[in-house]
Amino acid sequence: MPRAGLTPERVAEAAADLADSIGLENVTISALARNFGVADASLYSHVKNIRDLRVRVAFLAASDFADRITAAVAGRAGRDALVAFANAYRDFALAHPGRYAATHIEIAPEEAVRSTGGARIIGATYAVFHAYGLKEPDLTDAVRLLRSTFHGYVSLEAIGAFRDPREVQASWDRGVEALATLLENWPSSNS
Amino acid sequence: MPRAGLTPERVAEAAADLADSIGLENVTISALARNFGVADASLYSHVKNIRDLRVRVAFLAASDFADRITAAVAGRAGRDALVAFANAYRDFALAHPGRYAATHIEIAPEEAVRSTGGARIIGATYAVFHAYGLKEPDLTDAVRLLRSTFHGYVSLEAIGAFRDPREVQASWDRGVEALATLLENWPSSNS
DNA sequence: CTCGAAACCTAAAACCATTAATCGTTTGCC
DNA sequence: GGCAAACGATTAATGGTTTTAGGTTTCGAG
Repeated sequence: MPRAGLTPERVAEAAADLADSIGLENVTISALARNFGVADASLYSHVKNIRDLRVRVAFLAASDFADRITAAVAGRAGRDALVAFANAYRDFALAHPGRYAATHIEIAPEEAVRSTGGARIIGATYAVFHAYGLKEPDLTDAVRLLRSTFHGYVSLEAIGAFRDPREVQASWDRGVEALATLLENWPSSNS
Repeated sequence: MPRAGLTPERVAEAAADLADSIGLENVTISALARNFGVADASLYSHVKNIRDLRVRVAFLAASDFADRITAAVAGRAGRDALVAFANAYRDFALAHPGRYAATHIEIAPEEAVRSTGGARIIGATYAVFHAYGLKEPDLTDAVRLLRSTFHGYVSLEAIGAFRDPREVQASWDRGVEALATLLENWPSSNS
């Protein structure tokens, strides 16, 4: 019987693809094993348990996500960079719902440092925001606000929460514009 | 053998409480049955299946949520109402994580009409926003933006995504203020 | 070729969702 | 008050999932 050639990396990648097509919560050890044509227990040679598998998917997804975002904002600055960042964010989340969901599982700080993807995303985010001349703590406040908006928007959109006939794409574009304007006129803390 | 006195309502309520304490995804038929001291199968007299149970929790939670929000904004207007809305939103989500999560499970529009909670929340939201004099489609765009921000913020906070030492409460307060300012200066569509 | 590590397997225990068949308990009604 | 139907709950059984333990096969380096 030929071997499937599994490795932790290939298992995580397959799990990520599966998550994008059937949803992260439906990615089971069994489903993944079926995918590879191996017995369920075989996967335990490569991942510790289902939680470990999900964390691996999260790290992989964060790295992919960071790639897209850094590519999108490269060579751009100011509002231009912000719009590119926002659209890259939403495009990734809608194109890779399973991977995107994985980037939002709860991970302890000690565990999170094993991945560079998260730090790269944060770095790219602060880089975009630095152009707006915000100083701490305003910078962190603004980053949190916009990050929340992006995350909330794509999450709600993904579950079909926007039922008004108004086009979601148009709403998004206007929202991003409004946020850019908000950043340009950020009410600083000592005012 | 004495009866446990189960009803669909009591089952859903217990499920909601359980969800708040152990997380919605860990609310299983088995765990709930254990809670009541009955056999797993007994619950099937009251709920169709696990999905039905979650939908019931979602409806119950939406109703509770709507109560809190309408109470918070009652008698307030303008920025005052918006701040009250925002804080009621966050307080509920942090105090009732399981119920809050239930309000964001995917529910088909046909099914959603069986609950009035969702509509009441939307009504309260639009009421708060009307004070800002926005006309469609700006109104819907603004509602979507702020709803996304609130949802994103509490979701990220709940999974521990804000790791900067900056106090989350302070960030939130500043963010809500910034959003209020944004609403007052909303860049209208034909400008 | 061989031998050791890596890859994969079978078996089994434990938990969860669901259905079917059954049986005691209420309840409404004469 | 008594009885039949509806109800509330039970046991039993099926099938899927996670995980551990231990055994066997394959592959590549020496």
